[in-house]
Amino acid sequence: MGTDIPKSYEPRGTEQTLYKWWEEQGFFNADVDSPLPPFSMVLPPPNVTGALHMGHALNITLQDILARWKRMDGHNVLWVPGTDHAGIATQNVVEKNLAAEGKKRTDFTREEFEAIVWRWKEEYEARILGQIKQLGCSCDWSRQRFTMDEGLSRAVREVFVRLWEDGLIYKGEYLVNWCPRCVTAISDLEVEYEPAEGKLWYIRYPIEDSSEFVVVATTRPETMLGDTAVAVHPDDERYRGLRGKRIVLPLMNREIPVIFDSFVEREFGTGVVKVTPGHDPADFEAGRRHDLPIIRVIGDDGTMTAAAGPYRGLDRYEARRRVVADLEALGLLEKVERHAHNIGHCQRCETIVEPLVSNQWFVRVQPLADEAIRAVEQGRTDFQPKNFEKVYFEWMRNIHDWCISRQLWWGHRIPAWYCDGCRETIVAREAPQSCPKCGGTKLRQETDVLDTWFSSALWPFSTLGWPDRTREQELFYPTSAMVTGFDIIFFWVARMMMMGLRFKEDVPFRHVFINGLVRDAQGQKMSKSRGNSIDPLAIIEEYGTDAVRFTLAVMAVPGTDIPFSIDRMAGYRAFCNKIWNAARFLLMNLDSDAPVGEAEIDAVLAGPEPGLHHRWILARLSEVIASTRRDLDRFFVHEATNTLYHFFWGELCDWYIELVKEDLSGDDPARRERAQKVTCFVLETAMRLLHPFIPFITEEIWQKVPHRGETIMLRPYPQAFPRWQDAAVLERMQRIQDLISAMRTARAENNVDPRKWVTVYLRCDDEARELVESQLANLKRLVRAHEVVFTDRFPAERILLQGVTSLGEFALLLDEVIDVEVEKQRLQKELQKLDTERLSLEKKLANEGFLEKAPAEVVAKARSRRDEVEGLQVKTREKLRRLAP
RNA sequence: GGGCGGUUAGCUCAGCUGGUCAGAGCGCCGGUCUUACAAACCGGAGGUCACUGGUUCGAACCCAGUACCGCCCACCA
Repeated sequence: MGTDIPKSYEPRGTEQTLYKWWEEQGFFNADVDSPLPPFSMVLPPPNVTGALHMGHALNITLQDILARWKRMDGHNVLWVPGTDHAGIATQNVVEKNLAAEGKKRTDFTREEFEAIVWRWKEEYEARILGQIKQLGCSCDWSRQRFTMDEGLSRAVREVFVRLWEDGLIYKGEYLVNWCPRCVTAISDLEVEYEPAEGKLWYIRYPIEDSSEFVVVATTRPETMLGDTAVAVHPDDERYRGLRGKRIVLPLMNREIPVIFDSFVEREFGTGVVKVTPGHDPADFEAGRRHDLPIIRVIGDDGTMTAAAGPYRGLDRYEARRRVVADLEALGLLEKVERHAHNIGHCQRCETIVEPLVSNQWFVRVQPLADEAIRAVEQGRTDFQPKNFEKVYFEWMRNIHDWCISRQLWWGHRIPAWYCDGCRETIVAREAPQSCPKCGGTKLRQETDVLDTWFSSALWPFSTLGWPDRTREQELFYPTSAMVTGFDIIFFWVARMMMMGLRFKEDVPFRHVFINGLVRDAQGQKMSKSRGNSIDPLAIIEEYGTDAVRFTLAVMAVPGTDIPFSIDRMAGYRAFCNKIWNAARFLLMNLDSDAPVGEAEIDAVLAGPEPGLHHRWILARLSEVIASTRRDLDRFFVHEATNTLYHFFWGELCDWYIELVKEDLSGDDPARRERAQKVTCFVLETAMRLLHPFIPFITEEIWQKVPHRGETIMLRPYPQAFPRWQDAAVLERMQRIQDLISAMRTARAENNVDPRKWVTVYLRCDDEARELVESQLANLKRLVRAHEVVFTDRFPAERILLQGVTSLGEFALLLDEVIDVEVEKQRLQKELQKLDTERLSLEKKLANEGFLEKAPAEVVAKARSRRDEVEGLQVKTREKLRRLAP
């Protein structure tokens, strides 16, 4: 068996074939009639804007690891895939695309434009789904959803209407963040603040009926055209005289009052601020407190409105220049200072956001947030890492109402109608035929659409058929886990919590696993403009999906960013190849097609001469299984991955396979058969253990290993074998390894040709001798010795390389003279190491506090190690002395 | 202005409950095509675990402070 296996693993082709087979066989699909305990997740739906990036690859890999693990471990796994219409983002990319053809959105009717976006959606969704599949994602494609499909749109309307009926949605004129380029309102979260070097203009505002003036400081002189007051702090002694005074607003020659309000920071500027309720959030609030009129001087497109008088029609920044120039001409500009501040930009197009008063729809979130806070406080949902709960609480406790209306064409149209007759607003699940108030039939639907996150917030239950009652919801809600990035905790996680608790009366997920951002190898954020972004598909093409997945998994420390390095990934591709070749070797040495189960291994272990290396690898396998499960349970995917890597390569390949060669190539059929059973069992188990992480190569190999069942995907995830764990076996094996390593080091350090054969002399006690004899052939092969002689007295020749290990003393007899100085140096170095260790142990053991307070076990360990080191020291010194030049 | 995270080998990063935890990958040095694998094997060099105190028998790990770096939130216009 196995002789026809190629020497290196070729992921291309195999991956597609396997995936197609898995999918066609329905292995990914959940079964609502299954008696197994459910495990469910919803895939964070990628936007249909473009292509998958490394962040998606990470996120999907982590989820797939959980899904495959749970599925193998006896759960009825539902993992719902889908895509997000991503309102503003998608509209923008489509518009950009049109612009390349010299067209604008407004060249089309709304319906025509929507049709264009739908076509885009179909194309990009298909592309994205293909990419998700290339990652090996085992989600249930029969339940794939889209945030704007029929069912989800119904869920959106249902939620909207119910929130409206409960008074949690309202519409009104408020100050919102406005993107003049997207020409829509956006939420607070969609504004990104960037530090900028600005200016602070000091402007003289004349006091009415006097020649005096007050000086206000502002970073936005153009908004003065909309000022409706000037404010000072009520306790500010400097401006007591302003009480009852009125101000003449320059350029507009409008009379405005002076208000006294503690929102003014006395230290800022002159302590007098202009108040523009139409264009500043703080001023808007102040305006409400003082009943100030609101004047909007900047329009939806970022140009000045009629209210800006002579500046009408100018772009807001051109208006700024003109206002400043005019003020200067009038002698009203006192001074200009440099001023660093933060400027808000549109998350989607980076245009500077304009705060302005506008008629919009809002969700009153406080009551929803209270529930969402309580649920996490009660531990009904927890975060990994835990500290993200703090971030969540902080935001939830200071939450502001959520502006949900967008002046876009792509999205869920708000289910509200206005009656032309009586101006009534009708909110309904379906289009009303007539006005319930006046009976009028001239109804116009609201043209605004909803914030894209409104529908995302419903994703954990809308995808399960809500608002209908479904078996899926009974079984799979709340979902078991949500894996997502910290960048969307507020946008998404928080809102899913609120909506889930409100409409399903339970949290949407039990655990939130936060993954970091994928950065480049230098830790820089990946971005197109930096030119450092890596296309996951391109590297999958080159390195194979398993290598990419393994790299992401091993680096995925929860909540921590990942510096993705191609070099490192090349290392993990090598690991895949290593697995391939280990399997190739073991398969080449199998004679039987019969699967090997635990019972057969028990029989081997109970039989004559089970072999230390067999017992050792089985003990280690069991330990590794237990630790992998522990790590997966707490979402320490990186630890699990790392453990498996070192077990497979460092122990299974580097030692066990080397040791088992002797069994397999020898002429003892019973021994060969025992080895075949163990290797077959270990290989088959290791493939199952590794499958969630690297699904393709493990399935490919597993199919070649004698096995039961159809696919590795649906075989049980390995359970530890406590009865095979044996500390004594591990220790004995460790001593053999130490001895072999020491002899190899002695050879290498003395530049002994690796091809040269030597004679090994060993001076050790009977127990050690028995141990060595049980591994004699292996030892000979691994250190290139044609003979091992047990003796009390080493030969006197000057061509000995000597050493001391916990197993005993060894000497290697060469057939040529060695450089005594080199050997001396080597032994001296060894002695140095021992001296250091001895010293620290002695110090510890001389410490009464340690003897009294440390656990007896720790003390005993230190003692026995001290004795051991002492013995090694004495013997090493002796050897050094004998080596005298 | 608040809050969070980081500082460990040349580079990028792991290190769980304080006690062989000084680790990985890549890079570097020396040597091997030893019939699973040169995408490999065998060896080696390299670190005051940012700094200062503290707790402890014992600290990379816990506590306090400092210095840098990064991120998030926030209505100083």
